[in-house]
Amino acid sequence: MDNTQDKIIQATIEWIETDDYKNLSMRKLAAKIGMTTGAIYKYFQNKDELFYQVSVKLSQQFAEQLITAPEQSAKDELLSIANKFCQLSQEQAKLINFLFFNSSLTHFYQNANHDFQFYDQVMRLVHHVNNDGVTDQQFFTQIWAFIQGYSLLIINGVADYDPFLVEKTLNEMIGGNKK
Amino acid sequence: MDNTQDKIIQATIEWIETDDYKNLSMRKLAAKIGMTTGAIYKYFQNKDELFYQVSVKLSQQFAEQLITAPEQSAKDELLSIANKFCQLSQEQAKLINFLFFNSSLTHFYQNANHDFQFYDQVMRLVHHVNNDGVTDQQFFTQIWAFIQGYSLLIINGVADYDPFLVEKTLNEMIGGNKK
DNA sequence: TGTACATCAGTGAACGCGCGTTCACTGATGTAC
DNA sequence: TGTACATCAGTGAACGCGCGTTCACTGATGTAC
Repeated sequence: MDNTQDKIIQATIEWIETDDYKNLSMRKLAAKIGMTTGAIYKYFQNKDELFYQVSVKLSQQFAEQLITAPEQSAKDELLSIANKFCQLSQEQAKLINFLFFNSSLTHFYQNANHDFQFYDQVMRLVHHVNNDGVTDQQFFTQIWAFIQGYSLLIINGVADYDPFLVEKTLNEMIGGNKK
Repeated sequence: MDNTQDKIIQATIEWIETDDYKNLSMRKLAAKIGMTTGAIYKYFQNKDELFYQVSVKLSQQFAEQLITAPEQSAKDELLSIANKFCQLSQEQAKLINFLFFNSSLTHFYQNANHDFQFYDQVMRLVHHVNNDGVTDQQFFTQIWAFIQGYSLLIINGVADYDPFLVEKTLNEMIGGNKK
């Protein structure tokens, strides 16, 4: 239907994939599409709203890539999600950086339940895997901290994605939890 | 000796402690000190250099707080550092955010050996604690990812600092490593 | 004790820049009669 | 088939803003004679 709106969002995503999202101005974006700045404001109230819409769109695509068929055990599923997250941090560093470490991070957590379905998914798996000793929230924090921190190291080029390390860590956390 | 230079650095630190460092302009900084912008440029070539000097200063203070007397075992020392790091993430969120997650992050890692002594310290402890199964670098990445990720959750107010969680995680990682 | 001069920390106005956002407008397209 | 009009996506110049940085200058202080 509204093709231009999609075109603007798509162009923003393409920019974010290759350049730093911080360098993207409305003028540059308009030029990339072959439009003028005024046109963008016909479709988005302001820059923040555009970026928010882009976040929602990206998080949908993101969730689609992460959430697999639930034929496996909860533990395997959790491991699979963690691995894909880290792998994407390597392959799509700029994009993950925007989605998880941009300025609207707080916003992300506040709206996690509404806009970012995969947060829920991870929480559910955590609940299944967690056996005793800690609350679900603690266990979630523990796992999420590692994944997020590892992702950050990968994004910044300090570490490379290593499936072995992810598996080892999750095994230790889950195993330790089961003792 | 050069009191003004210190005053500028100190004022910058005070700003960072309370406000977001991204909102600090040379004008605001000058006004805070009761000077004009030109004066600052008598002491620092540009804003980047000022921020770098501030990083160095902060990382020194930071290292002093983290590195304790090495009477304890390497494992206890590592645990102590991890705990203090996370505690500081709670108490001095803005400051830690600046020091570890600002735009010169890459710079930080590149210069870790020269300017940020505590990186070395952690690496040394990791070497002592690591027994088998993984390389020191892998083990370091594993621990560092968790600490950094947990710190980020604390800074963003998503999680609270919980010493139990830090100890549990490190025990699992070290324990798993020793099997 | 008094005068001339050098030094140099700090001034403050100005430069040019890129930004987000606005708004009177244009001109192509579709509809009504 | 032709004319009048409404709609509305997109234009592009302009607004005001805050930024990093520069530089000719001021004026207090210390030194030389």
